[in-house]
Amino acid sequence: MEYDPRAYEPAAVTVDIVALTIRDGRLHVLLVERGEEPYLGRPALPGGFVRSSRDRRGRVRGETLDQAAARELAEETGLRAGHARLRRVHLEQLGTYGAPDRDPRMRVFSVAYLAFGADMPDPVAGGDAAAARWTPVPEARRLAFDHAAILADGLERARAKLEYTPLAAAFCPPEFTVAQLREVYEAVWGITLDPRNFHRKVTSSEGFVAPVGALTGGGRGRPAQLFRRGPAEHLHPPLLRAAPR
Amino acid sequence: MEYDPRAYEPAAVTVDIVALTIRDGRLHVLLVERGEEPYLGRPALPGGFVRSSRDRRGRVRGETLDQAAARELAEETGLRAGHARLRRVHLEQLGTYGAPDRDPRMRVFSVAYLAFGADMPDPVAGGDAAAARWTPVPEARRLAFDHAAILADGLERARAKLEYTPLAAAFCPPEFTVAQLREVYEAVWGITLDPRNFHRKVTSSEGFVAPVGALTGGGRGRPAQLFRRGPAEHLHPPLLRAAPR
DNA sequence: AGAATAGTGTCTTTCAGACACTATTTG
DNA sequence: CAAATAGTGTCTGAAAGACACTATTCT
Repeated sequence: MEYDPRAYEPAAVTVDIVALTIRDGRLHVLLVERGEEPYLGRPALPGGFVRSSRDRRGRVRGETLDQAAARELAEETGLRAGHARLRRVHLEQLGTYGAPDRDPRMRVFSVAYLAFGADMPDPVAGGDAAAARWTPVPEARRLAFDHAAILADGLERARAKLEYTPLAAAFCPPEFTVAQLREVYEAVWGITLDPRNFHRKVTSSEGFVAPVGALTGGGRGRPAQLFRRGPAEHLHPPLLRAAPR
Repeated sequence: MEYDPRAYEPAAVTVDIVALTIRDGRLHVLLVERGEEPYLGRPALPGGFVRSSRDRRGRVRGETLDQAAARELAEETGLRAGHARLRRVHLEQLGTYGAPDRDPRMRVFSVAYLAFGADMPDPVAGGDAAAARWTPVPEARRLAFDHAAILADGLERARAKLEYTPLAAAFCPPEFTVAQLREVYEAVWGITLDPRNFHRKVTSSEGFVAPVGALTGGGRGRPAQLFRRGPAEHLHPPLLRAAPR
Protein backbone atom coordinates (compact mmCIF):
# COMPACT_ATOMS: atom_id res chain seq x y z
CA MET A 1 0.00 0.00 0.00
CA GLU A 2 3.01 2.28 -0.49
CA TYR A 3 2.03 3.33 -4.02
CA ASP A 4 -0.32 5.91 -5.35
CA PRO A 5 -3.06 3.84 -6.96
CA ARG A 6 -3.85 6.58 -9.46
CA ALA A 7 -0.39 6.20 -10.95
CA TYR A 8 -1.42 2.81 -12.33
CA GLU A 9 -3.13 1.82 -15.51
CA PRO A 10 -6.86 1.69 -14.74
CA ALA A 11 -8.20 -1.80 -14.31
CA ALA A 12 -11.69 -3.20 -14.79
CA VAL A 13 -13.11 -5.91 -12.55
CA THR A 14 -15.77 -8.25 -13.88
CA VAL A 15 -17.57 -11.28 -12.56
CA ASP A 16 -17.99 -14.30 -14.81
CA ILE A 17 -20.30 -17.15 -13.87
CA VAL A 18 -19.81 -20.88 -14.35
CA ALA A 19 -23.48 -21.81 -13.89
CA LEU A 20 -24.07 -25.56 -13.85
CA THR A 21 -27.31 -27.49 -13.88
CA ILE A 22 -28.41 -30.98 -14.80
CA ARG A 23 -30.79 -31.63 -17.68
CA ASP A 24 -31.67 -35.09 -18.96
CA GLY A 25 -29.04 -36.58 -16.70
CA ARG A 26 -26.27 -34.53 -18.27
CA LEU A 27 -24.31 -31.62 -16.85
CA HIS A 28 -24.98 -28.34 -18.65
CA VAL A 29 -23.26 -24.95 -18.42
CA LEU A 30 -24.84 -21.58 -19.20
CA LEU A 31 -23.13 -19.86 -22.15
CA VAL A 32 -23.86 -16.64 -23.99
CA GLU A 33 -22.90 -15.75 -27.52
CA ARG A 34 -20.67 -12.71 -27.73
CA GLY A 35 -22.26 -9.81 -29.58
CA GLU A 36 -19.13 -7.75 -30.10
CA GLU A 37 -15.40 -7.89 -30.64
CA PRO A 38 -13.20 -9.41 -29.48
CA TYR A 39 -14.34 -13.01 -29.94
CA LEU A 40 -17.53 -11.87 -31.77
CA GLY A 41 -19.96 -14.75 -32.11
CA ARG A 42 -17.99 -17.08 -29.87
CA PRO A 43 -19.57 -18.70 -26.82
CA ALA A 44 -18.53 -17.23 -23.47
CA LEU A 45 -19.38 -17.45 -19.81
CA PRO A 46 -22.01 -14.90 -18.76
CA GLY A 47 -20.63 -11.98 -16.81
CA GLY A 48 -20.23 -8.26 -16.56
CA PHE A 49 -18.61 -5.41 -14.71
CA VAL A 50 -18.82 -4.99 -10.98
CA ARG A 51 -20.66 -1.73 -10.37
CA SER A 52 -19.26 0.97 -8.16
CA SER A 53 -19.46 4.74 -7.94
CA ARG A 54 -19.10 7.56 -5.44
CA ASP A 55 -21.87 9.41 -3.74
CA ARG A 56 -22.05 13.20 -3.44
CA ARG A 57 -19.81 13.15 -0.39
CA GLY A 58 -17.15 11.23 -2.27
CA ARG A 59 -17.73 7.95 -0.47
CA VAL A 60 -17.33 4.73 -2.44
CA ARG A 61 -20.60 2.95 -3.13
CA GLY A 62 -21.32 -0.20 -5.01
CA GLU A 63 -22.14 -3.85 -4.91
CA THR A 64 -20.15 -6.65 -3.35
CA LEU A 65 -18.67 -9.34 -5.56
CA ASP A 66 -21.32 -11.80 -4.37
CA GLN A 67 -24.05 -9.30 -5.22
CA ALA A 68 -22.58 -8.69 -8.66
CA ALA A 69 -22.46 -12.43 -9.34
CA ALA A 70 -26.06 -12.91 -8.20
CA ARG A 71 -27.20 -9.98 -10.32
CA GLU A 72 -25.45 -11.29 -13.43
CA LEU A 73 -26.88 -14.75 -12.90
CA ALA A 74 -30.38 -13.34 -12.52
CA GLU A 75 -30.01 -11.19 -15.64
CA GLU A 76 -28.73 -14.01 -17.79
CA THR A 77 -31.20 -16.63 -16.68
CA GLY A 78 -34.11 -14.21 -16.84
CA LEU A 79 -35.09 -14.98 -13.25
CA ARG A 80 -35.91 -11.90 -11.22
CA ALA A 81 -33.64 -11.25 -8.28
CA GLY A 82 -35.39 -12.74 -5.30
CA HIS A 83 -37.17 -15.40 -7.32
CA ALA A 84 -37.58 -18.56 -5.28
CA ARG A 85 -35.61 -20.68 -7.71
CA LEU A 86 -32.78 -18.19 -7.75
CA ARG A 87 -32.66 -18.12 -3.96
CA ARG A 88 -32.10 -21.86 -3.99
CA VAL A 89 -29.05 -21.55 -6.23
CA HIS A 90 -25.70 -22.21 -4.60
CA LEU A 91 -23.21 -19.49 -5.52
CA GLU A 92 -19.57 -19.46 -4.47
CA GLN A 93 -16.45 -17.68 -5.58
CA LEU A 94 -14.19 -19.80 -7.77
CA GLY A 95 -11.10 -17.69 -8.39
CA THR A 96 -9.75 -14.61 -10.08
CA TYR A 97 -8.16 -14.53 -13.52
CA GLY A 98 -5.99 -11.56 -14.35
CA ALA A 99 -3.37 -12.38 -16.97
CA PRO A 100 -2.35 -9.02 -18.49
CA ASP A 101 -3.21 -10.11 -22.02
CA ARG A 102 -6.48 -11.90 -21.33
CA ASP A 103 -8.49 -9.02 -22.82
CA PRO A 104 -6.82 -7.03 -25.59
CA ARG A 105 -8.79 -3.85 -24.80
CA MET A 106 -7.65 -3.17 -21.29
CA ARG A 107 -6.48 -4.74 -18.07
CA VAL A 108 -9.43 -6.81 -16.88
CA PHE A 109 -9.55 -8.92 -13.75
CA SER A 110 -12.33 -11.45 -13.78
CA VAL A 111 -13.63 -12.86 -10.51
CA ALA A 112 -15.19 -16.19 -11.49
CA TYR A 113 -18.16 -17.63 -9.59
CA LEU A 114 -19.52 -21.14 -9.57
CA ALA A 115 -23.30 -21.67 -9.44
CA PHE A 116 -25.28 -24.88 -8.94
CA GLY A 117 -28.99 -24.86 -9.61
CA ALA A 118 -31.97 -27.10 -10.26
CA ASP A 119 -34.69 -26.57 -12.83
CA MET A 120 -32.94 -23.56 -14.28
CA PRO A 121 -35.20 -22.06 -16.94
CA ASP A 122 -34.22 -21.47 -20.53
CA PRO A 123 -32.83 -17.95 -20.68
CA VAL A 124 -35.31 -15.34 -21.79
CA ALA A 125 -34.62 -13.54 -25.07
CA GLY A 126 -33.98 -9.81 -24.97
CA GLY A 127 -31.36 -7.69 -23.31
CA ASP A 128 -28.14 -9.25 -22.19
CA ALA A 129 -29.49 -12.74 -22.36
CA ALA A 130 -30.20 -12.54 -26.08
CA ALA A 131 -28.17 -15.56 -27.04
CA ALA A 132 -27.75 -17.38 -23.72
CA ARG A 133 -28.41 -21.07 -23.55
CA TRP A 134 -27.71 -24.17 -21.51
CA THR A 135 -25.04 -26.23 -23.24
CA PRO A 136 -23.97 -29.79 -22.44
CA VAL A 137 -20.49 -29.47 -20.98
CA PRO A 138 -18.76 -31.62 -23.63
CA GLU A 139 -20.14 -29.26 -26.30
CA ALA A 140 -18.72 -26.16 -24.59
CA ARG A 141 -15.76 -25.61 -26.89
CA ARG A 142 -13.95 -22.66 -28.49
CA LEU A 143 -14.87 -20.36 -25.62
CA ALA A 144 -13.86 -16.69 -25.67
CA PHE A 145 -11.02 -15.24 -23.60
CA ASP A 146 -9.66 -17.71 -21.01
CA HIS A 147 -13.12 -19.04 -20.30
CA ALA A 148 -12.17 -22.62 -21.18
CA ALA A 149 -9.69 -22.61 -18.32
CA ILE A 150 -12.23 -21.03 -15.96
CA LEU A 151 -14.81 -23.66 -16.92
CA ALA A 152 -12.28 -26.44 -16.36
CA ASP A 153 -11.45 -25.07 -12.92
CA GLY A 154 -15.16 -24.79 -12.12
CA LEU A 155 -15.81 -28.38 -13.12
CA GLU A 156 -12.93 -29.61 -11.01
CA ARG A 157 -14.17 -27.58 -8.04
CA ALA A 158 -17.69 -28.96 -8.51
CA ARG A 159 -16.41 -32.53 -8.60
CA ALA A 160 -14.39 -32.02 -5.46
CA LYS A 161 -17.22 -30.25 -3.63
CA LEU A 162 -19.54 -33.21 -4.07
CA GLU A 163 -17.09 -35.32 -2.12
CA TYR A 164 -17.10 -33.42 1.15
CA THR A 165 -20.23 -31.33 1.09
CA PRO A 166 -23.94 -32.00 0.65
CA LEU A 167 -24.00 -29.54 -2.28
CA ALA A 168 -25.25 -32.16 -4.71
CA ALA A 169 -28.66 -31.32 -3.28
CA ALA A 170 -28.31 -27.81 -4.76
CA PHE A 171 -28.74 -29.45 -8.18
CA CYS A 172 -32.05 -30.98 -7.05
CA PRO A 173 -35.52 -29.49 -6.48
CA PRO A 174 -36.51 -28.84 -2.85
CA GLU A 175 -37.77 -32.41 -2.50
CA PHE A 176 -35.93 -35.17 -4.25
CA THR A 177 -35.34 -38.90 -4.22
CA VAL A 178 -32.10 -40.73 -3.57
CA ALA A 179 -32.07 -41.69 -7.25
CA GLN A 180 -32.18 -38.03 -8.29
CA LEU A 181 -29.30 -37.28 -5.97
CA ARG A 182 -27.38 -40.19 -7.43
CA GLU A 183 -27.96 -38.85 -10.95
CA VAL A 184 -26.25 -35.63 -9.85
CA TYR A 185 -23.14 -37.50 -8.77
CA GLU A 186 -23.16 -39.58 -11.92
CA ALA A 187 -23.55 -36.53 -14.17
CA VAL A 188 -20.89 -34.45 -12.43
CA TRP A 189 -18.38 -37.25 -11.93
CA GLY A 190 -19.13 -38.96 -15.25
CA ILE A 191 -19.29 -42.40 -13.71
CA THR A 192 -22.01 -44.79 -12.60
CA LEU A 193 -22.55 -45.62 -8.94
CA ASP A 194 -24.09 -48.67 -7.34
CA PRO A 195 -27.65 -47.55 -6.43
CA ARG A 196 -27.79 -49.78 -3.38
CA ASN A 197 -24.53 -48.71 -1.80
CA PHE A 198 -25.25 -45.08 -2.69
CA HIS A 199 -28.60 -45.29 -0.94
CA ARG A 200 -27.05 -46.67 2.20
CA LYS A 201 -24.28 -44.07 2.25
CA VAL A 202 -26.56 -41.10 1.74
CA THR A 203 -29.20 -42.12 4.22
CA SER A 204 -26.68 -43.05 6.88
CA SER A 205 -24.56 -39.89 6.49
CA GLU A 206 -25.53 -37.65 9.39
CA GLY A 207 -27.38 -34.52 8.26
CA PHE A 208 -26.97 -35.06 4.52
CA VAL A 209 -30.66 -35.57 3.76
CA ALA A 210 -33.83 -35.51 5.87
CA PRO A 211 -36.86 -37.63 4.98
CA VAL A 212 -39.99 -35.68 4.13
CA GLY A 213 -42.29 -38.59 4.90
CA ALA A 214 -43.93 -38.69 1.49
CA LEU A 215 -43.48 -40.92 -1.51
CA THR A 216 -43.20 -40.26 -5.21
CA GLY A 217 -46.01 -41.47 -7.44
CA GLY A 218 -46.50 -42.10 -11.11
CA GLY A 219 -43.11 -43.64 -11.75
CA ARG A 220 -42.42 -47.01 -13.26
CA GLY A 221 -41.25 -48.92 -10.21
CA ARG A 222 -41.73 -48.87 -6.47
CA PRO A 223 -42.44 -45.34 -5.21
CA ALA A 224 -39.42 -43.69 -3.62
CA GLN A 225 -39.12 -41.72 -0.42
CA LEU A 226 -38.78 -37.96 -0.74
CA PHE A 227 -36.00 -36.10 1.05
CA ARG A 228 -34.98 -32.53 1.68
CA ARG A 229 -31.46 -31.30 2.14
CA GLY A 230 -30.26 -31.87 5.70
CA PRO A 231 -28.48 -29.40 7.98
CA ALA A 232 -24.93 -30.69 7.50
CA GLU A 233 -22.38 -28.35 5.93
CA HIS A 234 -19.77 -31.05 5.44
CA LEU A 235 -19.95 -34.80 4.94
CA HIS A 236 -18.23 -36.95 7.54
CA PRO A 237 -16.98 -39.26 6.27
CA PRO A 238 -16.76 -37.86 2.73
CA LEU A 239 -18.28 -39.59 -0.24
CA LEU A 240 -15.07 -40.20 -2.15
CA ARG A 241 -14.59 -40.98 -5.80
CA ALA A 242 -12.29 -43.89 -6.56
CA ALA A 243 -8.60 -43.01 -6.55
CA PRO A 244 -7.55 -41.40 -9.86
CA ARG A 245 -4.91 -42.75 -12.25
CA MET B 1 -19.40 -6.98 -21.50
CA GLU B 2 -22.16 -4.67 -22.73
CA TYR B 3 -20.91 -1.68 -20.72
CA ASP B 4 -18.22 0.85 -21.35
CA PRO B 5 -15.68 0.09 -18.65
CA ARG B 6 -14.45 3.69 -18.62
CA ALA B 7 -17.85 4.83 -17.40
CA TYR B 8 -17.14 3.14 -14.08
CA GLU B 9 -15.39 4.32 -10.97
CA PRO B 10 -11.74 3.30 -11.33
CA ALA B 11 -10.77 0.30 -9.26
CA ALA B 12 -7.45 -0.78 -7.83
CA VAL B 13 -6.41 -4.41 -7.62
CA THR B 14 -3.98 -5.55 -4.98
CA VAL B 15 -2.56 -8.85 -3.84
CA ASP B 16 -2.38 -9.63 -0.14
CA ILE B 17 -0.43 -12.60 1.17
CA VAL B 18 -1.30 -14.97 4.00
CA ALA B 19 2.21 -16.37 4.42
CA LEU B 20 2.40 -19.21 6.92
CA THR B 21 5.39 -20.98 8.36
CA ILE B 22 6.16 -23.05 11.42
CA ARG B 23 8.57 -21.88 14.09
CA ASP B 24 9.14 -23.66 17.38
CA GLY B 25 6.26 -25.98 16.60
CA ARG B 26 3.81 -23.10 16.30
CA LEU B 27 2.11 -21.68 13.23
CA HIS B 28 3.21 -18.15 12.37
CA VAL B 29 1.87 -15.62 9.88
CA LEU B 30 3.84 -12.79 8.27
CA LEU B 31 2.46 -9.37 9.23
CA VAL B 32 3.60 -5.83 8.48
CA GLU B 33 2.90 -2.71 10.45
CA ARG B 34 1.01 -0.09 8.48
CA GLY B 35 2.99 3.10 7.97
CA GLU B 36 0.11 5.31 6.88
CA GLU B 37 -3.59 5.97 7.22
CA PRO B 38 -5.97 4.32 7.30
CA TYR B 39 -5.18 1.86 10.08
CA LEU B 40 -1.82 3.56 10.79
CA GLY B 41 0.29 1.41 13.07
CA ARG B 42 -2.00 -1.59 12.90
CA PRO B 43 -0.75 -4.98 11.77
CA ALA B 44 -1.77 -6.03 8.26
CA LEU B 45 -1.12 -8.74 5.74
CA PRO B 46 1.72 -7.85 3.37
CA GLY B 47 0.59 -6.88 -0.10
CA GLY B 48 0.58 -4.26 -2.80
CA PHE B 49 -0.81 -3.23 -6.12
CA VAL B 50 -0.72 -5.43 -9.17
CA ARG B 51 1.44 -3.65 -11.72
CA SER B 52 0.24 -2.96 -15.21
CA SER B 53 0.84 -0.37 -17.87
CA ARG B 54 0.66 0.08 -21.63
CA ASP B 55 3.55 -0.02 -24.00
CA ARG B 56 4.14 2.55 -26.75
CA ARG B 57 1.77 0.72 -29.10
CA GLY B 58 -1.01 0.87 -26.51
CA ARG B 59 -0.87 -2.80 -25.63
CA VAL B 60 -1.53 -3.82 -22.05
CA ARG B 61 1.55 -5.04 -20.22
CA GLY B 62 2.01 -6.17 -16.69
CA GLU B 63 2.41 -9.01 -14.30
CA THR B 64 0.08 -11.90 -13.67
CA LEU B 65 -1.58 -12.24 -10.29
CA ASP B 66 0.72 -15.14 -9.41
CA GLN B 67 3.75 -13.03 -10.34
CA ALA B 68 2.51 -10.12 -8.26
CA ALA B 69 2.03 -12.41 -5.26
CA ALA B 70 5.49 -13.93 -5.66
CA ARG B 71 7.03 -10.46 -5.98
CA GLU B 72 5.30 -9.17 -2.87
CA LEU B 73 6.31 -12.21 -0.89
CA ALA B 74 9.92 -11.82 -1.99
CA GLU B 75 9.95 -8.12 -1.12
CA GLU B 76 8.47 -8.61 2.31
CA THR B 77 10.58 -11.57 3.33
CA GLY B 78 13.73 -10.01 1.95
CA LEU B 79 14.46 -13.08 -0.14
CA ARG B 80 15.52 -12.29 -3.69
CA ALA B 81 13.21 -13.53 -6.40
CA GLY B 82 14.65 -16.82 -7.55
CA HIS B 83 16.20 -17.62 -4.18
CA ALA B 84 16.17 -21.36 -3.55
CA ARG B 85 14.10 -21.06 -0.41
CA LEU B 86 11.57 -18.87 -2.17
CA ARG B 87 11.27 -21.34 -5.03
CA ARG B 88 10.30 -24.03 -2.55
CA VAL B 89 7.42 -21.96 -1.21
CA HIS B 90 3.93 -23.13 -2.10
CA LEU B 91 1.81 -20.24 -3.34
CA GLU B 92 -1.84 -20.52 -4.29
CA GLN B 93 -4.69 -18.11 -4.79
CA LEU B 94 -7.06 -17.97 -1.84
CA GLY B 95 -9.89 -15.66 -2.91
CA THR B 96 -10.82 -12.10 -3.76
CA TYR B 97 -12.25 -9.57 -1.35
CA GLY B 98 -14.05 -6.60 -2.81
CA ALA B 99 -16.62 -5.14 -0.44
CA PRO B 100 -17.19 -1.56 -1.59
CA ASP B 101 -16.32 -0.09 1.81
CA ARG B 102 -13.31 -2.22 2.62
CA ASP B 103 -10.93 0.67 1.87
CA PRO B 104 -12.26 4.18 2.52
CA ARG B 105 -9.97 5.76 -0.09
CA MET B 106 -11.19 4.02 -3.21
CA ARG B 107 -12.66 0.84 -4.58
CA VAL B 108 -10.01 -1.79 -3.95
CA PHE B 109 -10.24 -5.45 -4.87
CA SER B 110 -7.75 -7.60 -3.04
CA VAL B 111 -6.74 -10.95 -4.46
CA ALA B 112 -5.51 -12.92 -1.47
CA TYR B 113 -2.81 -15.57 -1.78
CA LEU B 114 -1.84 -18.32 0.60
CA ALA B 115 1.85 -19.21 1.02
CA PHE B 116 3.42 -22.14 2.88
CA GLY B 117 7.14 -22.12 3.50
CA ALA B 118 9.90 -23.66 5.60
CA ASP B 119 12.75 -21.85 7.27
CA MET B 120 11.45 -18.45 6.26
CA PRO B 121 13.99 -15.84 7.34
CA ASP B 122 13.23 -12.90 9.55
CA PRO B 123 12.23 -10.05 7.25
CA VAL B 124 15.01 -7.62 6.42
CA ALA B 125 14.62 -4.06 7.61
CA GLY B 126 14.38 -1.31 5.04
CA GLY B 127 11.92 -0.52 2.30
CA ASP B 128 8.53 -2.10 2.34
CA ALA B 129 9.52 -4.68 4.87
CA ALA B 130 10.38 -2.11 7.51
CA ALA B 131 8.13 -3.50 10.20
CA ALA B 132 7.39 -7.01 8.92
CA ARG B 133 7.65 -9.91 11.28
CA TRP B 134 6.52 -13.48 11.82
CA THR B 135 3.72 -13.54 14.37
CA PRO B 136 2.23 -16.55 16.13
CA VAL B 137 -1.26 -16.93 14.70
CA PRO B 138 -3.09 -16.52 18.04
CA GLU B 139 -1.33 -13.16 18.48
CA ALA B 140 -2.48 -11.86 15.09
CA ARG B 141 -5.27 -9.59 16.31
CA ARG B 142 -6.67 -6.19 15.43
CA LEU B 143 -5.63 -6.48 11.81
CA ALA B 144 -6.24 -3.64 9.35
CA PHE B 145 -9.01 -3.65 6.74
CA ASP B 146 -10.75 -7.04 6.42
CA HIS B 147 -7.49 -8.87 6.92
CA ALA B 148 -8.77 -10.82 9.93
CA ALA B 149 -11.37 -12.46 7.69
CA ILE B 150 -8.77 -13.15 4.99
CA LEU B 151 -6.45 -14.72 7.56
CA ALA B 152 -9.30 -16.87 8.92
CA ASP B 153 -10.12 -18.06 5.41
CA GLY B 154 -6.45 -18.80 4.77
CA LEU B 155 -6.15 -20.84 7.95
CA GLU B 156 -9.25 -22.83 7.11
CA ARG B 157 -7.94 -23.46 3.59
CA ALA B 158 -4.57 -24.55 5.00
CA ARG B 159 -6.22 -26.98 7.40
CA ALA B 160 -8.33 -28.48 4.65
CA LYS B 161 -5.41 -28.72 2.22
CA LEU B 162 -3.42 -30.86 4.63
CA GLU B 163 -6.18 -33.43 4.52
CA TYR B 164 -6.12 -34.27 0.84
CA THR B 165 -2.78 -33.03 -0.44
CA PRO B 166 0.86 -33.63 0.48
CA LEU B 167 1.34 -29.88 1.02
CA ALA B 168 2.38 -30.32 4.63
CA ALA B 169 5.80 -31.05 3.12
CA ALA B 170 5.91 -27.44 1.86
CA PHE B 171 6.33 -26.41 5.52
CA CYS B 172 9.39 -28.68 5.82
CA PRO B 173 12.95 -28.38 4.54
CA PRO B 174 13.81 -30.46 1.45
CA GLU B 175 14.64 -33.45 3.62
CA PHE B 176 12.60 -34.11 6.70
CA THR B 177 11.60 -36.81 9.15
CA VAL B 178 8.15 -38.21 9.78
CA ALA B 179 8.20 -36.45 13.15
CA GLN B 180 8.78 -33.07 11.47
CA LEU B 181 5.88 -33.71 9.15
CA ARG B 182 3.72 -34.65 12.10
CA GLU B 183 4.63 -31.39 13.84
CA VAL B 184 3.25 -29.55 10.80
CA TYR B 185 -0.09 -31.28 11.13
CA GLU B 186 -0.17 -30.70 14.85
CA ALA B 187 0.67 -27.00 14.49
CA VAL B 188 -1.82 -26.32 11.71
CA TRP B 189 -4.64 -28.41 13.12
CA GLY B 190 -3.93 -27.54 16.72
CA ILE B 191 -4.22 -31.11 17.94
CA THR B 192 -1.84 -33.93 18.80
CA LEU B 193 -1.60 -37.04 16.68
CA ASP B 194 -0.50 -40.55 17.59
CA PRO B 195 3.10 -40.75 16.30
CA ARG B 196 2.82 -44.46 15.51
CA ASN B 197 -0.40 -44.31 13.52
CA PHE B 198 0.80 -41.16 11.76
CA HIS B 199 4.00 -42.88 10.74
CA ARG B 200 2.12 -45.81 9.29
CA LYS B 201 -0.32 -43.61 7.39
CA VAL B 202 2.31 -41.34 5.88
CA THR B 203 4.69 -44.07 4.79
CA SER B 204 1.93 -46.25 3.36
CA SER B 205 0.22 -43.43 1.44
CA GLU B 206 1.29 -43.83 -2.17
CA GLY B 207 3.54 -40.99 -3.36
CA PHE B 208 3.28 -38.85 -0.22
CA VAL B 209 6.93 -39.15 0.84
CA ALA B 210 9.96 -40.89 -0.66
CA PRO B 211 12.78 -42.20 1.54
CA VAL B 212 16.16 -40.58 0.97
CA GLY B 213 18.05 -43.51 2.44
CA ALA B 214 19.85 -41.48 5.10
CA LEU B 215 19.31 -41.07 8.81
CA THR B 216 19.32 -38.08 11.10
CA GLY B 217 22.05 -37.82 13.71
CA GLY B 218 22.62 -35.89 16.86
CA GLY B 219 19.13 -36.21 18.23
CA ARG B 220 18.15 -37.61 21.58
CA GLY B 221 16.60 -40.90 20.52
CA ARG B 222 16.91 -43.44 17.75
CA PRO B 223 17.95 -41.74 14.48
CA ALA B 224 15.07 -41.23 12.07
CA GLN B 225 14.83 -41.88 8.35
CA LEU B 226 14.93 -38.84 6.08
CA PHE B 227 12.28 -38.35 3.41
CA ARG B 228 11.65 -36.02 0.50
CA ARG B 229 8.27 -35.02 -0.79
CA GLY B 230 6.83 -37.68 -3.09
CA PRO B 231 5.26 -37.19 -6.51
CA ALA B 232 1.60 -37.41 -5.44
CA GLU B 233 -0.59 -34.33 -5.94
CA HIS B 234 -3.45 -35.68 -3.85
CA LEU B 235 -3.65 -38.14 -0.98
CA HIS B 236 -5.74 -41.23 -1.52
CA PRO B 237 -7.17 -41.94 0.93
CA PRO B 238 -7.06 -38.52 2.59
CA LEU B 239 -5.61 -37.96 6.03
CA LEU B 240 -8.76 -36.76 7.72
CA ARG B 241 -9.15 -34.84 10.92
CA ALA B 242 -11.73 -36.18 13.32
CA ALA B 243 -15.30 -35.15 12.57
CA PRO B 244 -15.96 -31.63 13.85
CA ARG B 245 -18.64 -30.65 16.39
C1' DA C 1 -46.73 -62.51 -14.74
C1' DG C 2 -42.79 -59.67 -15.89
C1' DA C 3 -40.24 -55.40 -16.02
C1' DA C 4 -38.74 -51.68 -13.48
C1' DT C 5 -37.28 -49.19 -9.64
C1' DA C 6 -36.65 -48.84 -4.33
C1' DG C 7 -34.57 -50.45 -0.51
C1' DT C 8 -32.24 -54.08 3.04
C1' DG C 9 -28.87 -57.55 4.48
C1' DT C 10 -24.51 -59.72 4.32
C1' DC C 11 -19.83 -60.64 3.24
C1' DT C 12 -15.10 -59.14 2.45
C1' DT C 13 -11.57 -55.80 2.39
C1' DT C 14 -9.55 -51.61 3.81
C1' DC C 15 -8.36 -48.34 6.94
C1' DA C 16 -8.45 -45.46 11.34
C1' DG C 17 -7.51 -45.42 16.15
C1' DA C 18 -5.75 -47.56 20.42
C1' DC C 19 -1.89 -49.32 22.19
C1' DA C 20 1.68 -53.27 23.32
C1' DC C 21 6.05 -54.03 21.92
C1' DT C 22 10.72 -53.76 19.68
C1' DA C 23 14.86 -50.85 17.98
C1' DT C 24 18.46 -47.52 18.50
C1' DT C 25 20.29 -43.67 20.17
C1' DT C 26 22.19 -40.20 24.30
C1' DG C 27 23.34 -39.27 29.09
C1' DC D 1 21.19 -48.53 33.42
C1' DA D 2 17.05 -44.99 32.25
C1' DA D 3 15.06 -41.74 29.14
C1' DA D 4 13.89 -40.50 24.71
C1' DT D 5 12.60 -41.02 20.16
C1' DA D 6 11.73 -44.22 15.93
C1' DG D 7 9.30 -47.69 14.09
C1' DT D 8 6.33 -52.45 13.82
C1' DG D 9 2.53 -55.53 15.03
C1' DT D 10 -2.04 -56.48 16.44
C1' DC D 11 -6.67 -55.82 17.68
C1' DT D 12 -11.26 -53.57 17.04
C1' DG D 13 -14.70 -50.99 14.89
C1' DA D 14 -16.38 -48.24 10.91
C1' DA D 15 -17.15 -47.86 6.39
C1' DA D 16 -16.69 -49.09 1.17
C1' DG D 17 -17.67 -52.12 -2.60
C1' DA D 18 -19.84 -56.34 -4.43
C1' DC D 19 -23.98 -58.33 -4.81
C1' DA D 20 -28.08 -61.60 -3.22
C1' DC D 21 -32.44 -60.71 -1.93
C1' DT D 22 -36.97 -58.46 -0.71
C1' DA D 23 -40.65 -54.69 -1.62
C1' DT D 24 -43.83 -52.17 -4.43
C1' DT D 25 -45.33 -50.28 -8.33
C1' DC D 26 -46.91 -50.20 -13.69
C1' DT D 27 -48.19 -52.62 -17.97
